[in-house]
Amino acid sequence: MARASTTSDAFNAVAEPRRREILSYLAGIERPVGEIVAALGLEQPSVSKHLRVLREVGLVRMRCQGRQKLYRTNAEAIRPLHEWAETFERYWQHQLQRVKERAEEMIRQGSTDLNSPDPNLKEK
Amino acid sequence: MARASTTSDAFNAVAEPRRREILSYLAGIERPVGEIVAALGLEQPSVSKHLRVLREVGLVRMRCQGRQKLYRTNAEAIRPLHEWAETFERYWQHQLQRVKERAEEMIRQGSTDLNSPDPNLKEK
DNA sequence: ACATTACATTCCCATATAGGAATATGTCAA
DNA sequence: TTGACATATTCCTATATGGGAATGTAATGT
Repeated sequence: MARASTTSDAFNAVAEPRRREILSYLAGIERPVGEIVAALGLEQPSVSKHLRVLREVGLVRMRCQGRQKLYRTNAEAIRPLHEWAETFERYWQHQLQRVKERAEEMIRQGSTDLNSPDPNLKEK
Repeated sequence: MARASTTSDAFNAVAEPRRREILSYLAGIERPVGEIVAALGLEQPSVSKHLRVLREVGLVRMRCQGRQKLYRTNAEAIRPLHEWAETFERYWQHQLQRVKERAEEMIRQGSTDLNSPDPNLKEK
């Protein structure tokens, strides 16, 4: 099986950096496609394609106005993501506590280099 | 260009539902691969591959113990996701406010069906 | 009717999966 | 050493991209 479709859920849709930029740009405001293109410096077809994905998962809403289509971010659709991440909040707070304690311990001993990236992972 | 690598960042890594399950399972606890396999009912090679991805983006940490490898979630790496989503919090609160107001308005008029999915999107 | 504007869609292609099967690697025990 | 156990990696394949180029379509102005 291949990777899940970008339109399968919000998690897959926001994995693309450009789509995150679009969502940020359209947060709280309503803008026609042309302005998104101009503001983000992307190709128009590219923007249209990203908007299609975002619309299919409900991350943006669209409204027609003459020949323009006005888009805006539907922030509600981002909540599930926020809530999922939030379930880990208590854990990173514990970790911070431990890191702090280790740091104090190391300072007491004159050592250094806390929290280095995984050394077991062969590079590349 | 194809889709970005799953190992390019946390956003891409957590797009896969099984990897989210693994992260939830390993939150706060440290477990060998075999237990993850048993708990989640996945194939062992599949779990190893997902763990590799998670490890490359720093979402899990690993420690060897005899012939076992103990993994645990590195909650710190989930924070960027949480913070990104959080930037939209004020917007979904505004939306909720509007929805509420509309609901009250409709009740006053006897109408129904608020917040239906995008009707302009041709189905499949 | 015709040209123009504003978007959307289609076609092509290099690339990256995720799962299944098979195999490799590393560690401990007898 | 040999075998069993715990994981990791490789090979294979169907599928889904995202970008670029070209084209389609709907609404507006003259």
